[in-house]
Amino acid sequence: MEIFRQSGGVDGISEINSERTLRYHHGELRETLVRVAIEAIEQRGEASFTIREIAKVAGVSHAAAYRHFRSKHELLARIAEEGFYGLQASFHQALGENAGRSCRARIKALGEAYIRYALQHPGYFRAMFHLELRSHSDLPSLSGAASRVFGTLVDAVTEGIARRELVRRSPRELAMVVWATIHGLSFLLLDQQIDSPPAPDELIELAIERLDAGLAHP
Amino acid sequence: MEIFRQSGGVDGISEINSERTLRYHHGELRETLVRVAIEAIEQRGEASFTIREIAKVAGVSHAAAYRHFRSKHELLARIAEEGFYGLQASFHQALGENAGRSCRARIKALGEAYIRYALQHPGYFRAMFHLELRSHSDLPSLSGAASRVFGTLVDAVTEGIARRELVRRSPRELAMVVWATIHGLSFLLLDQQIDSPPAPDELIELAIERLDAGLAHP
DNA sequence: CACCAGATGTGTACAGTGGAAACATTGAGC
DNA sequence: GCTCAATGTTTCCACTGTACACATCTGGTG
Repeated sequence: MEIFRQSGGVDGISEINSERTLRYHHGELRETLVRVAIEAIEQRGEASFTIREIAKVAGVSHAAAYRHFRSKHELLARIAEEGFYGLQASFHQALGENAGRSCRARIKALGEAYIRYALQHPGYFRAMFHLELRSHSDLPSLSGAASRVFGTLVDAVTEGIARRELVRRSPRELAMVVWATIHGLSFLLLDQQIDSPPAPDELIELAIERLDAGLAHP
Repeated sequence: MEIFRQSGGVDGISEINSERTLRYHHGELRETLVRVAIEAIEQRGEASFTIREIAKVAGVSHAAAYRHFRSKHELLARIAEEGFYGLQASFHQALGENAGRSCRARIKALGEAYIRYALQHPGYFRAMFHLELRSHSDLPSLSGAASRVFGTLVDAVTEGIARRELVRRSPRELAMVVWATIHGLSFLLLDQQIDSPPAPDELIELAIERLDAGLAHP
């Protein structure tokens, strides 16, 4: 426990309340709570933060959080939703930068974008795939955001099959294979479940190369 | 809450204490706690069980669990360790059944064994990759068991490269790519993070087929 | 067989958790 | 300038993991 320090924010998560000193209303508590929660997830590599902790870091009583989120679960879901929007943006950027190129090249770009997003935004990424969020599909906007991201991948694969660049297989299933590969690598890298990790870049490149070779039309 | 019923074990986890009725010493409490915890993980799809719950199901006071495990964390670690032994056994069986065949066939068999193990033993599998266990490497026997499993895969890949069946790449890194693929698919299937899931068998077959194609020596 | 020590189980206590409810303070629009 | 909904605080509750003192059993020794 006691990961966060209140006074000064020497290490770990910085004290939020520094310049605004003692106003009753925070002003942007909702965004602050989200940000602090993400930082907490990134620090401990898990969505096991505490409402009371992040409220304290935000300089506010723990009950104040419940004015903005009905539950801890909903806070997590909001973070996950934002995360899917961010991933979608990364996907679109990757597609834009590879607009004129082959479908295979674009799918490779999507794969790289996925893994890099996971490594650069581990807090969002962990929230997105936190187990409890999936099971209850009580947040339609969340599952909608997730479906849209996956849809982008399915579209790219579908076009690749139509253009005879990829093997003739069910587009959805082939997209799932792509997703599984990049998803698995993302988590293995994030969790450092690798004894002596080689340079991540090198491993990512190899994985994408092999994935591409496996998808290619023979 | 209240997943478990005490009386009769109508649904959910069955009451453990049925025939031994009221002995002060349980006799095999350690094994019982492990088993109940695994069932709990399987039911809710997460390692969020409660010591007090599983103790109650085992017919014992919650403090009794601490005679056998120093903490909840250690209980989880023991389950994970057993899980890695089980996976190792599955690997060896898969290799035995494909003894005379090509390296590629054997690696495919390992991949299938991995995914099937995850689906058939979700409790063990979730415990094995529960985040908190990885970070603290305080249980050497656990990380040893995990390393041995991965070593089996690395060996198979190494031999495949030597025999010119697989692309010339770093064996460890190539093994990680294999692992990432089957690991990712396992979790996507387990978490049902798939809107309208196709027949799992079909998807597994496709994934292994594409993985194999991507690894093959050109 | 009697006994006793260590293993195993029980009851109770404590700080920390998510959440609800009642009350306090604020600032934006009339 | 007043008011009232939005936002914050206090306090409370049931529940959690874990520690500790005490109770009970069981296997080995005299």
